Amino acid sequence: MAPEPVKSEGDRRKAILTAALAAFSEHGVAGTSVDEIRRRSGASVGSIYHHFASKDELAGALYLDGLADYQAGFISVLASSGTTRMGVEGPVRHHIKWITENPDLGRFLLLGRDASTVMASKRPLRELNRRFFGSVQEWTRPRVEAHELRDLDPEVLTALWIGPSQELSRHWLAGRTRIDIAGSATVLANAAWLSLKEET
Amino acid sequence: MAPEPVKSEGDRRKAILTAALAAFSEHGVAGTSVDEIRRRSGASVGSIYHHFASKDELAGALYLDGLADYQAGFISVLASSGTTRMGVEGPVRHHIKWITENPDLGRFLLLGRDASTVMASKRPLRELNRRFFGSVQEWTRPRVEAHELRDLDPEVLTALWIGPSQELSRHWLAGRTRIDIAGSATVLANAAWLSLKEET
Amino acid sequence: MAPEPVKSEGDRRKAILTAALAAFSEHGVAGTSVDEIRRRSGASVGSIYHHFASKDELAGALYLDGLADYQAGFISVLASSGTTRMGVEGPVRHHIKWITENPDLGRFLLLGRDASTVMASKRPLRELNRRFFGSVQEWTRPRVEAHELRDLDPEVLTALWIGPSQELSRHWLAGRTRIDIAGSATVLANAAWLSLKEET
Amino acid sequence: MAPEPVKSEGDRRKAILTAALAAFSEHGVAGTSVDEIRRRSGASVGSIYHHFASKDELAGALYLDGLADYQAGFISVLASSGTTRMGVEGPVRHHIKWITENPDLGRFLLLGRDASTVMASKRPLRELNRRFFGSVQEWTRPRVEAHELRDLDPEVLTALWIGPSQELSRHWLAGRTRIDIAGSATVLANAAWLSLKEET
DNA sequence: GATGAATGAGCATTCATTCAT
DNA sequence: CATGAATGAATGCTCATTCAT
Repeated sequence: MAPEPVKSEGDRRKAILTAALAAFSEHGVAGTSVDEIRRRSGASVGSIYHHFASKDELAGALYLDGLADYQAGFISVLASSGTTRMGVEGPVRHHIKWITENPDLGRFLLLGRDASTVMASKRPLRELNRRFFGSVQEWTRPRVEAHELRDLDPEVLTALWIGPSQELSRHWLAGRTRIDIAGSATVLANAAWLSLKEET
Repeated sequence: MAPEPVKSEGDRRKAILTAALAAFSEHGVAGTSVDEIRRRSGASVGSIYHHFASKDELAGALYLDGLADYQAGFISVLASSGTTRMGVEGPVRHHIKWITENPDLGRFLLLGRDASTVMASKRPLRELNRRFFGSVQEWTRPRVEAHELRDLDPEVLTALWIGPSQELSRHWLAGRTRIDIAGSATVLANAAWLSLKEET
Repeated sequence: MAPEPVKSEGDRRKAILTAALAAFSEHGVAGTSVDEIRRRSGASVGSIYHHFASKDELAGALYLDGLADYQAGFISVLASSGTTRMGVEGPVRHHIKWITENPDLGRFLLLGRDASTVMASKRPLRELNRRFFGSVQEWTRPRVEAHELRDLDPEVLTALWIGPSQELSRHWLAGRTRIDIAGSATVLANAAWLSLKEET
Repeated sequence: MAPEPVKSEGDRRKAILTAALAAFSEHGVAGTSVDEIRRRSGASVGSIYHHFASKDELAGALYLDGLADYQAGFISVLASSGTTRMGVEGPVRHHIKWITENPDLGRFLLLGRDASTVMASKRPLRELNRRFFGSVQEWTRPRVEAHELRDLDPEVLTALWIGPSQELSRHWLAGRTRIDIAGSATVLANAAWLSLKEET
């Protein structure tokens, strides 16, 4: 006999996280009331506060997990790239793919200032970003020294790399475009390579 | 008789707008209370409501004026460009310049979702954007047809054009970078050209 | 014609204070909800918060004013006493009289820990008490030196002086006694004199 | 086999009582959450509710036990007094001693209105007080009739007897004095005698 | 006996907006 | 035009208590 579909102990917590993400994605953290999370998740206010100390902590947990997932995928693609060009283009495709597969998380991370404001000073976030940018630079530096990539300030390099994808994603996530961003991945990836590669 | 050095009638209104912009820039529209605008502007609540029907209308006025100013500069630079390359690079420089000269407006327009959300359906905004993108396309289309610029979806083209500048601006406006964005204008402008020009 | 009973501008504030005092007297500060103050005063929540920054500030205002009134009467009686004995007995009578005339304030000041806890560190309260005990000691010290009063630690002296009245008042205010405290004033005043006077 | 050093069955209950007393002493009953008792005692919420029907019942148990202990000591000292004077002075010393030895209980019984309010109508408390005052009057009445003590209303007599000690104790328990109340016991005891003894 | 997840009423406070003066 | 008192719905959060395991 199949085992009972036990309401495993993490269920409530998961339901709350899911409901909160959907709501935050739609109205932002500030625009979402705890009561709406209660309605969407089926949990009681008390239960929400049993699992999370505050609405902001809940938002923080979602933000951190979402960002970690995005960055892990980015680094993984980067690390497994055969050539430098593939290392530049792969993450761009990953960016677009991740956005289309996680539109709620995408909206939460990219739209609105809530997230970054709320988390701005949080230790774990800084650590996460530190590692991410460290890993990225570990990959780029030798390639800059080998004259495969242009010698740019890391922040400028990042902006050229995913800025266009970011911009297009924002519009798509905000529903301000009817374009198929997946179909634009190749163009964006290619343009990234044109912007970053050392001109010969 | 010399005219009284009247505190010209628009003064109060101007003070309110200025105070509101500063506040919106810091905490977003949702995060700013009318009371804070009162405190910062020195006007009374009643006076604020005498000049503006609601907080959102006030935000809308600022948003529209700010955007119009930005776009006007953009178009002006574009129109006066001698070559296609200059027409691509000029607006990038203008973008960076405008951001550094109007950081509060920049934060209000770029950071946070409030603005776009609040304004999303407002008629004047749609009209403004319609004209802006119309003007831009009026400039690009013939150059695409002349094979000077790549034949891209307008939204993708825009993303490649100012996406990197936008991305860097966001970081700068959020105070998350110590980079000198003005010094990066040339690199960004050049990269825009590399991304948009028809490869030969 | 009699002037219109104008709803003078301080009316609302006064109504809130009165309603709050009655409620605090019955259930203590912690036991009184802002909503109850709203109900009793006829003011809206918003109005209450327009006049007082918080429930505690409201409580503080009442506490300070009440204490000031009590102490002013105490000092006034003390100052106008002909003999040392009258100076000892007068304030005792004043204490009883004040309690019977201001039972709500009395309950608020004497019963419950809220008040003292809430106010413990407030500057104005410390100042008020400093002056009060200063004035009292200014009166007692020379009489101690003249061997009319016993040389006791000021705190012990105060305890002997009004401790019994305080104790009886508490019971009366709490409704735990059917005794007529006004009728006990003479005994209490006399006992105070017996306790404080220098034995010959 | 030696019996397991079982954590004796009353341990949890005792831990809860101790933790609750400390908390009540600091913040009052109303100001103490069951969660704080949980934190301090190491017990779970469920366990607390297994041992006590409610927070108020827990407070009641502490109140009753504390009061019974105080009164038992009072009566015991009274009963074993050789002379009437010793019978008046002994309980005063006992009062001070008990307070210094049981400051948490003292704060719980004397400060705050919670206790008396919560318990006001509880049968066992009334019974306890009835017996206590009965015993006290059993001791005083014959001495009043023998003209050793003044003929006062029992409530006034009690107020004169321990009012000053009570007053000083309150201040000491609230931390509002740096005085050594133990050192004042003799003065207070002596003053009680002066106030109660029949003047000759 | 013990645990801790869940409940939902209740609370202090904020805030956009209205309106009499 | 300006002022600020007044309104009341909405919000984030707390807390005593219950109950399945």
